[in-house]
Amino acid sequence: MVVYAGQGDPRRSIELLWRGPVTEPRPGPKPGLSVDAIVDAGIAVADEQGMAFSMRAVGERLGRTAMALYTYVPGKNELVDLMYDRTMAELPTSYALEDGWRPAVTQWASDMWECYCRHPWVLQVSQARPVLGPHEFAVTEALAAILMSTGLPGRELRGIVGAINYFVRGAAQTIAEARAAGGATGEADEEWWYARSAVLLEIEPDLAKKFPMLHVLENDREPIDPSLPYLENDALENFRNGLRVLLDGIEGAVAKP
Amino acid sequence: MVVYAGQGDPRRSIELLWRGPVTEPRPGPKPGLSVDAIVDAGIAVADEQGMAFSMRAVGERLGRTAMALYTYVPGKNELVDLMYDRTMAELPTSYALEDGWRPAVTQWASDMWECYCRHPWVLQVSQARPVLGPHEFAVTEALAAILMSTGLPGRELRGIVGAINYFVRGAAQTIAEARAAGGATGEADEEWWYARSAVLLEIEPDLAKKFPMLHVLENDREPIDPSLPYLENDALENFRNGLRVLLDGIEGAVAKP
DNA sequence: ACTGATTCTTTATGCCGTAAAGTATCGACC
DNA sequence: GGTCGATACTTTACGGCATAAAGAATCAGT
Repeated sequence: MVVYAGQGDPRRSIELLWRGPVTEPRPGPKPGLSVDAIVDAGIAVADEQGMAFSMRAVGERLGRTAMALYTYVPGKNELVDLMYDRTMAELPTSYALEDGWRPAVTQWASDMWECYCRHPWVLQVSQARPVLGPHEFAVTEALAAILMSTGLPGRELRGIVGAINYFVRGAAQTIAEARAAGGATGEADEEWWYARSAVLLEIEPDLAKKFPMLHVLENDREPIDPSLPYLENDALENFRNGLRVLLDGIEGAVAKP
Repeated sequence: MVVYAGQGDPRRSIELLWRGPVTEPRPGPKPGLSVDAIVDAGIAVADEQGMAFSMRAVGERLGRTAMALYTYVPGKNELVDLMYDRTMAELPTSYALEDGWRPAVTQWASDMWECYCRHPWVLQVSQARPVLGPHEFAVTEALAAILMSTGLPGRELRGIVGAINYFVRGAAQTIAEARAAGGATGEADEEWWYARSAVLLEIEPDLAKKFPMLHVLENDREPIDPSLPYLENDALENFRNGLRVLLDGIEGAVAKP
């Protein structure tokens, strides 16, 4: 499932995101649930089952039917938006700049990466139509604040903010989704790769000759840290190297006139 | 829907991807369809409806029922894999290096970006468990070949290849999915933004004060090219700027020891 | 005690992917 | 030339999904 932000009534969605529910005393039975409780349950379920979680599952976790949720939340899309923004609230809203922008950006990226790894389903929320919630704003504001300290103009920084965001999301996806997929099918990542590469080599024995550069790329390796799973190790190394290159590029832009 | 590569029998999937069906004369009625025809139809439908296309829709386009497809393809996941790899076949498999690696990478990125924009659903195929088809390999081989010419070692290039990939995917998503969402709901992107930002400013009037850096970031703009839709213009500028920074970073790595 | 708003459940609708079973069509062999 | 078994495709059916619609239970204000 791909989730596009708030396809329903924009006012209702944005009010939910920014104000939360205003609860005055009203006639009728006391609410047994709350938007917050539902969002929390939704996150818990999505952490376990991925973005394909069902309204039934969320309801069940709260001891209700799926339909009970619709009293508090207009639909699944809006719930996902709320879950997304709540997740962003886990992240710091500002970073120390004493040692300069570079370690601050690095820290921002690491925090983000870890958050994505805790909640892989977040990576499935469309970037195209942002959720526009307060915490998403805050997270981006934090990055923007760091980068502003470079003195680069805003129109240049937009592309850079994008690049950092894309990079972290992409890097997190390679590992976070792999973990999620492993969890869903019960097939660990290592096994998945093992099964596939064996068949691939059997069917296409001269793979290395057909794609020589890829072969070099894949096989130029340092000794592997055995404390980490193979793929995770790989992903972390690529994350660090890629981020370093990206930051070098920013440094170049800062140094230039 | 998120699609993880080939959850079924790995051998069957990989054979379909690499060999195509081996058709010897057999008893029974002549096949009226083919894997190729189904993949083409699938791509056409997905281009229109996004990743949430249905097997029924693909079948209908071919004048068959959904179940007829299962004669040729084990399931929807495998079909998506085939569609993905076929889409990658649209891209060049090598790039001229006469002017150096930088214009070549730029061209690769542009081709990729355009391909993603033609087929936005491709961005929903998980990167974590690659499809492992011949054309996906070829596309990555093309990028690896360009970057090898920098002389950088493979273990450094892995992170760089990743970073470029993530960047292009991310940048393409901001615009491609926006278009797709607009198409699906019939609500153009401009209108979507207009409706949302109006409500947002109404509910949170001092947004600019709460997120001052974002405000600067968003409002430091050159005069806008009126021949392009606003968002598209923005996305293209960010793509160019971001890619430039990334390539500068690679240049730095090349220049170093 | 009654009214009307509110919470939550029940039921039902229309999608989805696909399993299972049935029908029609063909090649190969007797 | 008739039969057998494999193949292509359709029909039907199942369980799952989001959610619309209607009903039951609960409470505040009159």
